[in-house]
Amino acid sequence: MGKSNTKSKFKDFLLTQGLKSTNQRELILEEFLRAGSHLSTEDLYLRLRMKNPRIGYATVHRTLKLFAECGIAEQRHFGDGQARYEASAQDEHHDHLICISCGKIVEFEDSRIEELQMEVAGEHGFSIERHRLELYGYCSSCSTSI
Amino acid sequence: MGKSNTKSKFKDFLLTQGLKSTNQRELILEEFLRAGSHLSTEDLYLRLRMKNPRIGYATVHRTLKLFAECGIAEQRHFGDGQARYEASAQDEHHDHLICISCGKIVEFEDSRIEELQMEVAGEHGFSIERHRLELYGYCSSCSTSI
DNA sequence: CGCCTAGTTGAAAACGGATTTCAATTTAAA
DNA sequence: TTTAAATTGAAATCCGTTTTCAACTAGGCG
Repeated sequence: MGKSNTKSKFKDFLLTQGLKSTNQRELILEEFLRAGSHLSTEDLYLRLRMKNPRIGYATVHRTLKLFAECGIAEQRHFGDGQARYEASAQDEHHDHLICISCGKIVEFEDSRIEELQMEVAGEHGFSIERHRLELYGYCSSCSTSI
Repeated sequence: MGKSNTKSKFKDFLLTQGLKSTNQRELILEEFLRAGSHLSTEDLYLRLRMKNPRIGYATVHRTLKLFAECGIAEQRHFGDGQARYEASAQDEHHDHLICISCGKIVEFEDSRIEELQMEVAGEHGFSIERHRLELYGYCSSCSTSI
């Protein structure tokens, strides 16, 4: 999904929900799209503060929740106790490789794994709505430098 | 691993670490083994309080951390903001199916998925230390009752 | 046994990220 | 405009986790 497309999707969402379009929400969405994925609320807040001190943490927090409701962002947890947000892929799901040395996060997708997940779930009588797969280890830079 | 085996493993751990064997630690381990897996600190604390009011939350918390250090328990997070602990399987890893309606948690293991994970990680230059796979959906009872 | 020292305990305080409160402000419909 | 409803941000609150600290053991030693 292109950036302008995402912006109009958000505007539509605000309209249909009877919410208002504000300068802060626009700034936060722009910075969110510019900044790349896997930012914590704090990360995004600090980036915004540098450019525009008139934005509060609470607003960033609430706006990220709106993004998630609207479907343009997803909340993630990688075990460090902080929520992170990433821009939603339009249709396909992906999982994560996380380097436990440098913190680098790589996305991947493997339909063979997804199929096996459905199979296993079916064996246990579950119908799956969503899943989480995270692989923790050392990226190439970190494993060679040991 | 049998329960008495687990208990002696914990005693050994305490000895080798220069820690002391106390009544509280014994009670907590017994209740932990009796109670089944996926308990939060709070869960275990409440169960212990019913039988013996002279046990503090802090002690339960610290003892569960000892279990994890010692290798007889593992900490898990299933997205409800609470840490949960489960007794460690002696050698094999397992993953989880979680019912988003009733909260039921089922364990499973699939070596085909594990193999594919290693393959995908290798393609990205990662060497994997551990992983987390959770499938969220509706168990058979909950999906039929809709 | 009783002493002694290091480890342990539990109530309460501190912590840290997430969330809410509320008075002042802004949006946008009438 | 005027006005009602939504939004904002600083500060307060929430809630699970973790630490503090004075009182209390465990267990080694004489």
